[in-house]
Amino acid sequence: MSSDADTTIQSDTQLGRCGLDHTRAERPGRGVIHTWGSTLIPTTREAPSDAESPSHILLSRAGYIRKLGSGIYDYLPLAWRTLRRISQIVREEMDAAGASELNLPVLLPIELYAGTRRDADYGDLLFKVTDRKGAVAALGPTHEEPITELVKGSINSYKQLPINLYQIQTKFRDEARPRSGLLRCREFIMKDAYSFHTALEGAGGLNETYDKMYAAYTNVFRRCGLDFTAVEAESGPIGGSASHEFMVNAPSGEDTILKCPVSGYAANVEKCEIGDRGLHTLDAEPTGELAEVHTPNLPGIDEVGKFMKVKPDRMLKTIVFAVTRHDGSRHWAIAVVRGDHDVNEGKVKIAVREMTGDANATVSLADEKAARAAGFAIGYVSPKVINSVKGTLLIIDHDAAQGGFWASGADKPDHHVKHFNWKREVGPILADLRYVKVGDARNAMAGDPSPRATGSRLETARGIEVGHIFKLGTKYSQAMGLSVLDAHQQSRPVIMGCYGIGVSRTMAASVEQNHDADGIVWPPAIAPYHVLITVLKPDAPEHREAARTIADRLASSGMDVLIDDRDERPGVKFKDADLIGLPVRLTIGDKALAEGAVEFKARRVPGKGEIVPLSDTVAKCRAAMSG
RNA sequence: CGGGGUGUAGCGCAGCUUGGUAGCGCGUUUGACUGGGGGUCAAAAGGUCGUGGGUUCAAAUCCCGCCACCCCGACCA
Repeated sequence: MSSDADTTIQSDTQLGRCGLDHTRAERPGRGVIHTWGSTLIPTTREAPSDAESPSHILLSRAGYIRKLGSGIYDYLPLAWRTLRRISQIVREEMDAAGASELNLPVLLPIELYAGTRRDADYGDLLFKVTDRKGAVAALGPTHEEPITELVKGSINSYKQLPINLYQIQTKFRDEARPRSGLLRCREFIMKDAYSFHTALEGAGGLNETYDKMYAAYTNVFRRCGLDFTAVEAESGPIGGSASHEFMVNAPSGEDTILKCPVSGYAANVEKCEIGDRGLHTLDAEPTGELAEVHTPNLPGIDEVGKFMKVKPDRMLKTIVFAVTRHDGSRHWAIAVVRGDHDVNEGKVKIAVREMTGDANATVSLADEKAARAAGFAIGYVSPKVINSVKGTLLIIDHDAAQGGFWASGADKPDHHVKHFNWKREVGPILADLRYVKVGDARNAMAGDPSPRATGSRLETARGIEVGHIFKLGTKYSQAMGLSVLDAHQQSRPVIMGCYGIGVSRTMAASVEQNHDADGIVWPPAIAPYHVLITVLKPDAPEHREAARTIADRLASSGMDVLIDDRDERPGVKFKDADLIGLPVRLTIGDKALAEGAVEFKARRVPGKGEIVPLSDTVAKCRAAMSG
């Protein structure tokens, strides 16, 4: 099949900087017809040795991506077509939700970050370049600063709000450890949107746009054909007050999410609340004499437990945090959880803020040296230390605020104690609500009581984060001086939201979720082509002609077609067909052709294909696209 | 950033211990046979052995520095 077989002229122009924008000069509703021989699909039998995750292996083997450096990948023609499809779906849903597309620079002068201090918050994660004059610029990881700067200079009145602006472009993050191919890259494609409001509630408020974005994201991932879960999330270092993550469900996912099967509540580990765990029994009687045990050179709670013959769920884990109040004053807080549980820093922060009444208090894991100097035997701390280090707050997780046998640190190096008793060891301060609080201080786990349905238990699942929406509040507008006059001529800081979708990650996540032993299985909506026509004898005129005729009909019907016109053995073509994963394969061979038919095979259906008359193939293919 | 590991042909690997003409499989090219699930035979092209230095008559191999990449952990809008 020669290249003049392409009857459709395709003019895809990459506009803008690293943007994905493109225009298609093809007839509306008509698909394209490309031939394998005239594009670049370098499939391989073996994957590069550094590829481990399914998406990395399959996208590499199937000729979609190629690694150029650590966390940097070429997008070959098939990948680019899929990325364009995902982008187009994103674009349509964003536009439908009232957002406007623009394109901001990737190269951002570091001075932009001066007000928000995010260069420090981001730290080494921010890619930096130095120009010939020695000026430093960041390669944009997200665009809160430049978009705020833009809006600040162009919007002055509440009448111009709300507005929601988005872009689709290449982003940069200097990841400490890029991994899993496209799932964690240093250079990746992302859609980021930012909305601006004068109010939280009501028409035109942030909440309204946030809900629209939630709906738009749901549409995007549903249209992409992905099985996903929207979970409640912590907003992280980006700041803000509320957020949801959209997770593609896949067992190979890096993130753990928790779901309540009864109420539908879903959240990530950092955020997930835990239901009622019953009354605490801090005043229970001792189980025995306090006994000190010498426990040298035991690095973790598991090792200590083994050595003392105590199970982790009977040990108290005490973690020291440094607290800085809004007025700059500093003190300590310790969080106590059961040995088999993990402390949740976000929950500790919430508890500290409640106890101090300081909504701006910051809480971070204590610096070891400073904590030791203050009197904490790091690694061997017990709750009773609050009596010796004055002013220390004590947050006890519900599951640790119980009577019975406990082992704990002994507040001196290399020693633990058995028969720790809350009332006896900590004393009267336990009842002082200014210093002691019993609450939720740990990560949720499978089997924990649901916070939304009595009697229901949380379940865990793995996911890949592909979308994240935040309520930012006024963090950036205040830091950068973005305000507008309201109807009463009062200057008001603008309230912001931001909304991201990892476009290249979505492609990889789809492969993680949709593949089998033979290769990729694309959802039709984001497959690079809809139909692969495998021509068994490309030299035979009648085979070529049949392929051409069917391809034309499919294209007229709006489907994109790839014709495998290579002079390869059938086995090679079938293997490659499975590998690249197009939803439908039509095989042109002698047997079927003699009956005026072709062989139809849906990629997702195992087994042999079926013989379909030429006249029915278009309808058959169309049906497969919606399945 | 801590720990471990790897750099030899487009891809996957051997050779290094014990220094002496750089090899294998896949892929690629040519020809013949073949033709419905990665074919057979024959011939061929393709590598400054990551890089800089050192030891040596001689270094892919031994020594030192550097760089790149991977894995585990820390970290992760």
